[in-house]
Amino acid sequence: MSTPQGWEEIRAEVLRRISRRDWPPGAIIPTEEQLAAEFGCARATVNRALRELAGAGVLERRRKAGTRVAMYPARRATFEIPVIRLEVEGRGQRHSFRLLEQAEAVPPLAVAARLGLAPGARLLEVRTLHFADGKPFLYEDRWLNPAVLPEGLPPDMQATSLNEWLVKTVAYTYGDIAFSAESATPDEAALLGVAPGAALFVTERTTWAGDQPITSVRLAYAPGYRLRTVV
Amino acid sequence: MSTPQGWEEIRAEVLRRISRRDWPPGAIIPTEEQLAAEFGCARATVNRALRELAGAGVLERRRKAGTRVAMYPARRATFEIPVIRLEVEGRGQRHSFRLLEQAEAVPPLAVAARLGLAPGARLLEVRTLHFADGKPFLYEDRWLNPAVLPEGLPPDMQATSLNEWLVKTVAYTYGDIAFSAESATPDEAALLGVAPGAALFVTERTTWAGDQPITSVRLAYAPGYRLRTVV
DNA sequence: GGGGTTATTATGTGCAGACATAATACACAA
DNA sequence: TTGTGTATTATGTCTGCACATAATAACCCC
Repeated sequence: MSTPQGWEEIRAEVLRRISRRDWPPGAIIPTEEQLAAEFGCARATVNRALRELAGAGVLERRRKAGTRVAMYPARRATFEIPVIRLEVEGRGQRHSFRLLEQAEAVPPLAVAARLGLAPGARLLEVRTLHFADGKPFLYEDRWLNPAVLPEGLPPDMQATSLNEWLVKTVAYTYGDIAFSAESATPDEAALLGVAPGAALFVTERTTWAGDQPITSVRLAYAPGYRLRTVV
Repeated sequence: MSTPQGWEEIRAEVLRRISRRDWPPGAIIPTEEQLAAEFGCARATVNRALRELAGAGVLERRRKAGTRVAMYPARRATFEIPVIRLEVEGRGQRHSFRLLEQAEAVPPLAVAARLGLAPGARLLEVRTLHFADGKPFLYEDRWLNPAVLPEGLPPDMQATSLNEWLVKTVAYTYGDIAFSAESATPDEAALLGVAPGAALFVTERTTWAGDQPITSVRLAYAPGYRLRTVV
């Protein structure tokens, strides 16, 4: 490459210099202005490239102090939070689900705490079993804040999964996610058709719209599930 | 809010209109030019805000076609890929590790395939057990391409974990990651001090520098581990 | 020499204008 | 009707400039 053109090529060139250890971890790299002069482009173009790399965790930038290679240039990876139906269909399988329970109840303390609600507040619990090609795929246990449902639940809970309806109806502005591995309880094992104690991939998500809690959900995937992404 | 100022406020305002369903999923939103006129700012500022939202999966943009709210505005979440020592210390615990094995060998077919190497190519296998406050934390099984180690392995494998040394020495340009839950094999159970069959959180990473494979590693975390992030 | 104020500096963001690019819509011809 | 070429349009990116902001460095005064 002669001189990089466009912010993507500049990003690639900077990354190359880092992996060649021209700029080792911790080193300060030239200022935007210097790089712009070297590459023969505007400072804004260099800024765009360096900003992306800082967002990926490769660089650390501070005003006045300059830009340095991160001491541990570990990258940030991103993954999608899919709608369950699309996740199943994306594997080339047919999605279906069965509504197990739908009832108003007082949630466990952990759920109330995660949502920032007073203990004893009543929520709506919806438990659903999802299938891929008719075989159990994941068990969804969802606690829902009724206050965010002005028109109540969707008209036809048998046709559209709550998961999908929520995503399209109540956009959230903030959420947290945790992944873990758990041993299947006897109940979960029976639902998913596996041996008790089997290793299940579990994701727990809690979402808010502004400062109002929407829902806290626990998804337990049948064994064999893998969450993939690239860096 | 009167009129948003700065790209972050514009991003917030657009997100607000989406969650208020002024712009429901699938709807086309005004062009950058129209929004710039409405907000009284330059098109570049609107572009920055909309680009960020597209990166988060909330909007979908296509030239000429315009910008629309994603049909399933499921967000993209990002998480860090930490150095193991920092991950342990970040929990307020003391990190240590024990080198279990370090030997040249022919890797299993799955590993060779992941790295894109001919079956039968010899790699370096390094197995390490990491501890948090002296208790087993995770079991690391790493296959390493010797070709990327011009000066060989780090001088004292007992002092710096290979994980950390690699991150600081061989920057990668591409990688893929998979998370899953697996039942502990008898060997893993013994190493981690848990019952055989316990649910382990497993991450598998493979990384390349350019088109040259660097390493493929499998990390099996002791029960209780949670990978967290926010959206 | 120490402490607080001021100047300097690199990044962060903004603006207006320009051209590139991709994808659509339309007109026209076979 | 069907296919093809062309005009249109919204986004993608770049330039050059400006000012804001944060953090460091320098200075001055006591």
